[in-house]
Amino acid sequence: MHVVVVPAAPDRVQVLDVDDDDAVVAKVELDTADLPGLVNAREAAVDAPAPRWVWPDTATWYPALLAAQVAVARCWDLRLCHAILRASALTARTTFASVPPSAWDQPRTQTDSDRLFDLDPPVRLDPLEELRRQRRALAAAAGPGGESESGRLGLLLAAESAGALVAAEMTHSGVPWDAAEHDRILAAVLGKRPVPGYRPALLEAKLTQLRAALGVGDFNPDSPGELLKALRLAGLPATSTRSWELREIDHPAIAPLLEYKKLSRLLTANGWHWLDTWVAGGRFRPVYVPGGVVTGRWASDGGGALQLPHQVRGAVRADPGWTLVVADAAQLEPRILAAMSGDLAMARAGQATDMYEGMVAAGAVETREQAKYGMLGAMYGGTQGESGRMLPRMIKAYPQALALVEHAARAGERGEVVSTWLGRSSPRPGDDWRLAQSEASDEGATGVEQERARSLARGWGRFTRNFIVQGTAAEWALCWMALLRLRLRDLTPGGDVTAGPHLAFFLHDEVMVHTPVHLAEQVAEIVRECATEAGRLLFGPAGGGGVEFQVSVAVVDSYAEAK
DNA sequence: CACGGCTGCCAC
DNA sequence: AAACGTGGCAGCCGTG
Repeated sequence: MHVVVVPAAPDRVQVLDVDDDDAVVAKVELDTADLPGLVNAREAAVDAPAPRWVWPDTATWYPALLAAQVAVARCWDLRLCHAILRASALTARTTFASVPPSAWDQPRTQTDSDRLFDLDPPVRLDPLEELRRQRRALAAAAGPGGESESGRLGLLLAAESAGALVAAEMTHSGVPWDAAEHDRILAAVLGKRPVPGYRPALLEAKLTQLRAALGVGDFNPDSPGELLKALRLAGLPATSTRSWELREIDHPAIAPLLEYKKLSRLLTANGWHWLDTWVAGGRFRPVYVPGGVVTGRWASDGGGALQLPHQVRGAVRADPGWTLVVADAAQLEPRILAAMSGDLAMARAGQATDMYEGMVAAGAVETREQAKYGMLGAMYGGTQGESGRMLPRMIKAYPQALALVEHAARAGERGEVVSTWLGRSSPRPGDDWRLAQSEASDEGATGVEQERARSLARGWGRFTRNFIVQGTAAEWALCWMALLRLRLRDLTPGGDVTAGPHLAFFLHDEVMVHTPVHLAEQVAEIVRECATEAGRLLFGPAGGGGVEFQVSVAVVDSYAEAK
């Protein structure tokens, strides 16, 4: 049963039961404040299957339910699903794709919940009508040969919506964060917390050392321009202030400079200011943005959840009596490529615990490093260095897999759309790109224009090449989390997600579960089972030629101990 | 003074 | 090993 939540008036909401034929079979209206009670009752009902809650936006509706200790099993996030269905090549021939943009195409903003009725003109979203449109589009989903693709696209919509639930629940739960430990980490490398406006002692000392080694006194090391001038004044052949370039220069000032940069980065990105801003009550609560990346990966909005440096991961500590189960999908993208291309030789390597070692064992390459850079090059479109050197061997050993990414690259170079395994499609290149291509094909085009157009085309080809693999990996990760979330719910009585084992953090191919200690081994096993199950969900019982989606699982008190 | 582009570095 | 995919974010710096 689908249950549609319709904003009816300020502080009022309608709840509609909708059957499989899109007919409304029951309808109630109530104060929004009473919604958690109703949702809780419907979720707890033992005589009826759990509803799928249909709402315009999980990020708008779900946090209030969670705050009232009400969790739902399933939802349909209309805004996220709308975005997928509008762009997917599988629905390109439906009216859903061709009608002009509407309010459903607007990106969500943080103030949506406040402004939905305050906008001028007021925006009235009709979730029931939108659900009907989306179901029609989904039913009409078809591949290039006209074959129905409702199954895989439906899986994508379900996974995307489950991801939205996970994201809201993780923001609600937060990452267990030991602020005192974070302060100790900072003090150990930077010195004690300084008064505002001053550098910490060890950072200042490093700067003094740098100035002495350069013999240049008065410059701001945080200004790339001033720093470069100082380096050149001291006779260093630097052309930029990038660390990887500076590392090549042999000069006594380089070591203290690199150390200064490292410390300065820690201070500005994850120092005391970050701690004050983002950690409260022993929890780090980043805002996740499901579907925020074109490929389907999540983005984040504030807190830098996608770039939590290893330096501070020691501050992520389980509560007393609890522990962390940290799981990482091993060589996820290469395994995804093997499964989606149907390349049986690569799939065989993908049965190994370490896929790169599997490639070495099969004789495709000599070392694990060669396998790794060869695969990265294949998926990113690398042409230089080790990646470029490995390319012929990759093509020879895994022709079918390499043909798939090569095909995606060529399509991108022509400005065409490519799609992931479940049917999320890439955006089209922008107007600038198209203009550059058409100008370069004009008769009077200069060599410079043609080279620029070719360069842009190759760049877009690298994007589409990577899109199909990164995007399908994101789909696998969504399925992994969606399955895991439902299994963890079974271990937690009631609607309070933090009362039992729960997802606490997610990063592309890695999940963290915060769990009571006595359930840790059970959770670890569930995490492994869900990884296998996610592979079957996407690629069928045979799992894309037998690829095994291996995960490394660590049960640790601190995130720093994982991996 | 606000804002956006740029640089550089963090994560996967 | 090299500068090849996706992002976020802090600070600098020029512009209006």
